[in-house]
Amino acid sequence: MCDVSEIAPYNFSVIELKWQEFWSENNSFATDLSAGKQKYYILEMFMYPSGKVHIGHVRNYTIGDIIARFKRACGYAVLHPVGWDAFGLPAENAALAQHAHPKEWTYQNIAAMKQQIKALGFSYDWSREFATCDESYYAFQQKLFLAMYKHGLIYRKNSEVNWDPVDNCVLANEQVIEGRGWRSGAVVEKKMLAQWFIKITNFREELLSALNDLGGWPEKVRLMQSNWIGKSVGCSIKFKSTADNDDILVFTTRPETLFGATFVAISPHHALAKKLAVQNLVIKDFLEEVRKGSVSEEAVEKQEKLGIDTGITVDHPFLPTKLPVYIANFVLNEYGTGAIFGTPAHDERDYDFATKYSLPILRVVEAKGKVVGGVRSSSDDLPYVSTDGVMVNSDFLNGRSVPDARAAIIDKLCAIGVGCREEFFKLRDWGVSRQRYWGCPIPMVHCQKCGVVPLEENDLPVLLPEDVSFGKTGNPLDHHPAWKHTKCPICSAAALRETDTLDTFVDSSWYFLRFCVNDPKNCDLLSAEDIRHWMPVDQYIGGIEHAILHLLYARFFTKALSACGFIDVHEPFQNLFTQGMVCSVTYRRENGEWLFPDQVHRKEDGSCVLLETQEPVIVGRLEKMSKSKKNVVDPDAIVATYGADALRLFVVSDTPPEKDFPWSDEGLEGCWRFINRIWRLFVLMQNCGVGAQEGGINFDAEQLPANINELYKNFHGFIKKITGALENRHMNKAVAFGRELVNAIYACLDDAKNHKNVFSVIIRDLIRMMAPITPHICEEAWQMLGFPGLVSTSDWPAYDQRYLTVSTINLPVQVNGKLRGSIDVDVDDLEDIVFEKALALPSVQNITVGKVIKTKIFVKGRIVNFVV
RNA sequence: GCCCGUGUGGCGGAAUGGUAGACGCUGCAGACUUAAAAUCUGUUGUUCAAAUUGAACGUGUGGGUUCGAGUCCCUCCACGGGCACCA
Repeated sequence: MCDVSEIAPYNFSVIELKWQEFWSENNSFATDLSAGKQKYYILEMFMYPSGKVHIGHVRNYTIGDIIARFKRACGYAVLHPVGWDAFGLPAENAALAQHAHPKEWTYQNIAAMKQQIKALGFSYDWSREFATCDESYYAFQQKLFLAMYKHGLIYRKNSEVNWDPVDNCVLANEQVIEGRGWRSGAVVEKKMLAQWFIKITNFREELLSALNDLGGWPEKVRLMQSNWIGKSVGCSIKFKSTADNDDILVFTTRPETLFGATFVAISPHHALAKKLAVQNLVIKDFLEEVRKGSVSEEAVEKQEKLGIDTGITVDHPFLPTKLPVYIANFVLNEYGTGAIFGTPAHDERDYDFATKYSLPILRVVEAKGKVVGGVRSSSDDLPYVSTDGVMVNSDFLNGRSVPDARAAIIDKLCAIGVGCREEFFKLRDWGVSRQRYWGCPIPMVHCQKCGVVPLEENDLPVLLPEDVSFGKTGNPLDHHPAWKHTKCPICSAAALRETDTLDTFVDSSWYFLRFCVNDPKNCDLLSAEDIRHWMPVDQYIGGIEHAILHLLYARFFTKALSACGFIDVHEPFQNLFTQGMVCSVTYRRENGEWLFPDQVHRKEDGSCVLLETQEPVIVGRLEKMSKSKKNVVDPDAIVATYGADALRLFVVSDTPPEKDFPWSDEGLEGCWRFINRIWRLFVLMQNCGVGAQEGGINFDAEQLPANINELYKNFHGFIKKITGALENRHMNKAVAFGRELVNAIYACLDDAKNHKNVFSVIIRDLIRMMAPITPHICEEAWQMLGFPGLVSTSDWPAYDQRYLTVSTINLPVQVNGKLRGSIDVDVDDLEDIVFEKALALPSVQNITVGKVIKTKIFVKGRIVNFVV
């Protein structure tokens, strides 16, 4: 046995590079197309080529790679591809700032990031790599677009759009977060523009109901999507106008409160409001004022309720009452029918409005148990919005429960032809036009004579021109002198190309299908056979921030492309895993300026000061790493100092992968120590002759001395535990168990020489089990100890159930449910023997002596409990 | 406001209703060393104690179910996330 201190430290830089090159040259992770194996498609959300890999990527892709390597070892045919979500605004911004062409900038970034990714040793099939800005990719996307157009899933309309004044660009509803652009953060404005829309709403019912079958998705994400689709079931009711033919159709989810209606309100964008404004200057002024106020989404949210009485009245369907009609700023035109009936007693908004304009408030739902002799003076629980109650003041509904009354009144309204059951959704069609250069051109033409005309398939692809100039506001494609001039596919007259490009979320809505293509050069771009073979993605991994946007669009696209006959898949992602963010502490000056960690000095008492000036520093909570908060770490620097394995190990250690990961330099150091610890172990083992043995590894497990026998049994237990942990994606536990196993081996180190065969098995399988997490060092050790082939392509170890069964155990003994000691017993010992032993414990006797034991509980293998 | 999630040592976190704190980080002590680093060993929930053998307390709060609760049920609190004038 040589001295540990004589072992040179692990030379990761040479060894990691060696294996990365080996894997690459030998195509070690090419997709396994052999028949007879079960397929496993694992995909991490692909990367935007910003130019630099950040630590969040590293965590995401490490989690994915561990699963890919684990599944491969378990005998699955794994598809683990990599690609680039490469269109988008930053490329154009860079073009402006650095005078680089977006294309050049993007491909350079991809090249740079590829280097970084390769240095981390991920087991990708690089042969399937592509970028969404590759001509072959977006050309096919144009085909898909035309097919969807022919299926009536795409249309153009004038619409009020979310306009980002900083990016000079339209945003989808999903891209507006708290009234601000998701990328620029600018307050979003409203603007009218002719836009291309994709009819995602055609699939709203399916998108909603299919969520129930997505058992492999986090409940949270399903719920968020469900809320976003926002189905409400209710009833539309026609209110007859007392004057003209200006009947008003309202939508409500609470039709049973109809007898409490005291007014009707319509949206300022309602057709009737616009009609009235023509004749009535006061109304016109009001509408203008309201519109001014609603420039930004943000303002709308904080707005005070405003309304104007139109002078029109409508008939109550069941009562002789006439209800005034208001135009009110809180009524949304895009939802329901753009009109409501106001029930102030049972709706907060209606209550505010009625209070402000002194409209009557009429209670029709009484909380249960509050109706005493019909007398009631207090109205302090108004507005009463709960549906838990009894109907009052409501004619034929009186005395019924809310659900009862609802069914009854819908029946009645339908019967008399005034209303009908109806459903409304929050989900809107997806606006995909972007007034930008660096995106997929929309394959449409505007002809003076024929109108908007789709291109023929053989006119495709519409390629982006490269000679564009940036700098002018607006769309560079529009400024291009020649590009947009073309001929109409129908009449051949001069016509103009559509200069809008597609939202980049379109690009990422089908890329997972493109990865399935086994031989993109020789076959149609979406071979039905390949898709059928690989889809759906068995495990998709990405950030929770895509819970709505990307994941909803991708689900929709899959359904839409199925409807168009391209594929036959209904949900793209069988299992979804959303990993947490990598976070780190933040430091700020009192004036709010962010500080780098190395500008800050932590004093003995724990408080922090700025090194330069000694002024106090505010230590913030852990926040997602971001450049602006100055709390980022650079993956390259870490790989250079500690190696890829240490980093991979660290990002899955300790914290469960779905939770936010608190970065700490000490933790990273700890992982580096562990890497060296196993390296020393491997070297020591090699020195002891452990490894592949001539004539195979043979030993009689029955003949081992007690401590080695113990180690060998534990070893089987660890195989079981580590396998289970990885199957359930509990990488943190797999790492912990791996460390325990290493500790257990170290404890028996002196016996290695005399039990080469046992240790060979244990070390061999330790290497196999560590390999998904720290592949480079394991590959090196595998080779060093003479095992055949690559550990990366070797099988996952199996445990032997025989070694997991134990004959004696240490059984806890409780008195009154409180632990008092433990006894060593035979697993099969009978109750009486166990009780006898347990009662003999002094700590038990101290309590039980002189007392009557009321109950004795014995759960085999678990517990003894005496109740006195 | 509505919906969802989470609360366990100094920290990240373990724990099929059955010995709470595995594993790691930090800290402390020791060995080796001229010294340091590295490495190795021990120790590290709190309080009390005759301090070597012990006891009490302890998983956000208060209650409940159970022989037994971090785990199941109810209440409240705190934090995080999503939605938000959606009728």
